[in-house]
Amino acid sequence: MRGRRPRLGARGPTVADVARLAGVSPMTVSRVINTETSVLPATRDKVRTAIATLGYVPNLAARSLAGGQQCRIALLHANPSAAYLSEFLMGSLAQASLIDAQLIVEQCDPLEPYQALVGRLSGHRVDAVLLPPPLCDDPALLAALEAAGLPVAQIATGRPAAFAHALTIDDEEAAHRMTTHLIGRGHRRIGFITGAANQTVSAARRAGYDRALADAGLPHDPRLVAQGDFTYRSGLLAATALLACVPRPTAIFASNDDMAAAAVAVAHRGHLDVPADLSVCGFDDSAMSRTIWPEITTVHQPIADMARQATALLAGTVRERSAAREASVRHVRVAFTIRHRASDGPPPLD
Amino acid sequence: MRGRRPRLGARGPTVADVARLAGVSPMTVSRVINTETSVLPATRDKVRTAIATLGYVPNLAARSLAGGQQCRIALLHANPSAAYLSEFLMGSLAQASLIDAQLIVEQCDPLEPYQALVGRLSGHRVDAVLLPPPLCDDPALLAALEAAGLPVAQIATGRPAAFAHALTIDDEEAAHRMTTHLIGRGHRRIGFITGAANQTVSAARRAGYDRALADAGLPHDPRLVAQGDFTYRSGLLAATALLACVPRPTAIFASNDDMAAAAVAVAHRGHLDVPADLSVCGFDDSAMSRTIWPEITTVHQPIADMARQATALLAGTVRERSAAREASVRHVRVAFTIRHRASDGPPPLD
DNA sequence: CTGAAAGCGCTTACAG
DNA sequence: CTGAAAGCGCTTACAG
Repeated sequence: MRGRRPRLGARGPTVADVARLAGVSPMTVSRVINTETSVLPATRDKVRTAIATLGYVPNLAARSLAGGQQCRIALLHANPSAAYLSEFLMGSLAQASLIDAQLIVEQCDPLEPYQALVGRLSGHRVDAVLLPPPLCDDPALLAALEAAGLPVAQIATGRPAAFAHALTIDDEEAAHRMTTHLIGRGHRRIGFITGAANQTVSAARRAGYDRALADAGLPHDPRLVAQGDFTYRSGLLAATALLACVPRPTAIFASNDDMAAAAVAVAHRGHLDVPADLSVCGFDDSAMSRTIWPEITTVHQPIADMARQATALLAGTVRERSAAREASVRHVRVAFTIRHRASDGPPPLD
Repeated sequence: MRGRRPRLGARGPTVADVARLAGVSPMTVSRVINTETSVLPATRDKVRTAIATLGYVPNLAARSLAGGQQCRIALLHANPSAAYLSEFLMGSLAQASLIDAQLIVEQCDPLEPYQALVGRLSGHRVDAVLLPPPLCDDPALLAALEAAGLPVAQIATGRPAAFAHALTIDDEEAAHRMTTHLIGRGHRRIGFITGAANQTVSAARRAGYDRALADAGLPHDPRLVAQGDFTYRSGLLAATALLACVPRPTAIFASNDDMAAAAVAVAHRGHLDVPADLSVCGFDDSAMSRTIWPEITTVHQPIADMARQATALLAGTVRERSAAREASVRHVRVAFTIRHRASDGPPPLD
């Protein structure tokens, strides 16, 4: 049983190799890798030199087997915007790889009962769930997840659940700032296109618009608010209605970029120049805002970063002792910025 | 050393548990899981029952540690289209999780020298590389990857390298079929917007357009071909030029959807109805084609499926004995379909 | 067709 | 601050 053939495949150096070269035990190498403090600087440096010399890279499989640190996070999505999903994925994927968590991406079928979905997640040994919009606002899904005892992170919700982590920007404040920016440019008649009624951020954005108008002492004309649902098509209808008002608004602030792009299209169709005859602003800083021409001034949400933080929070919760879990729920507000581009300017002189 | 405390964390059932319940050895359980043939049906069923009873799910970490089947695949991307990336990711992620490969997503900085990039990949223990457009067409990158001995899969290239796997649709044929479709509708003056000159699919799509015209015996008017580079902006310029021709084309076929969307915008700006006054077709079936209104008739590429297949091919190559690698390179052509939507119709009567 | 032994590369839980 | 031992859950390479 001794002269057994070595297993196939040249593998890289291991902790044992590093330990030998550095003249320490594998345990000490492990400590250095995991940046524990209780290692003498001299020892640490020897180990680091050996790691660099050998080009050692830890074996993730072995690490998670030994550490018992398995962590599978499901990303449940039903967002029609591929751009949003892709940016979200980049953030959560990077973080997952960093902390050695496994990310499971699951497209949510709206027809599947939530009980079945949650059952499937447990079957896949999912430890936690990432919930980007619009699922983050689904009460039935949240209830099912809470009942299953799964840690959850809601991203971009206007109404964080008590049991879940939440990562949001201040949508109300962002809309307020964008509207105030337009007012500062000289606009007095600013049209607003709302988001979908079933997403909590829609109301927040609308509230920011209302407050900015009030702060500036501008009259509130209900004809200047048109209902949208975040789709381009709804933006077309809403912008058409807004531009039919007399007198015409000199600016339109849409609750997302797809609808802002639609407003630009309607303006062009009516031979209005953007921004000379009409300023248009959007929300989200999605691909659409940079694709069309002119490029749209919009509110930038750090989607990738929010995904990254949400993933880190979930992994922390999973690896925590279960007792303290409820106490550690975090509602984090991240900073937004306004991206000034080419679609806004002063109102026409008329 | 005996009464040692068990490790923390309730773990699920293991092969040992299944083996005990089924009255077989762990080895046999492993065989059943890996669907080896040399297990008696009766034994297999006992094991399967035990698996179902216990709700056993294999531990991936242990499996890859023991099996030595580590496989890290890098997805190198520089594609400006988030929609493309996101769909690509869905496919490769699903396959990677299925075959227990690790996917590393790496944004390519065009300023970084390729030698450094390839060096970094080796440092991360990357075993293979997925190359979607436009990187799939970069000769310097391909050369560096080949020199490093890394298996590569090119996706959607018009010119597959001899050493690499390639997954493509027949772009020439797809463009031919779309053009022929327009001709079948009655169009005789069909404008064409080309793709970027440095991507190999651009020439293929152009060739398909040319061939369809020739097949139908239509004259080849060089003014009906406008140079684009796949951006919306270039589509705006190209469509403006095409619509200035006298007589005006009754249809425009753009080499991607962003440019087709731009053509729709230019038409609307000129008060032309789409499709009553002008038919517009695109290529790729990207999010843009379904976002704008009217929705665009386009060529559907199964991007997720191509990514899935490419990932599977690479994993196969990595796990192969190195000797046979070169012999196993595969150039696969997958089927495309035409998605008929609302942007095309017969030419106007006059 | 089935099984006993060894080992994958790392970390936990102790002990000193 | 450092190390020797055991074990994570599975598969490989044999042997029967």
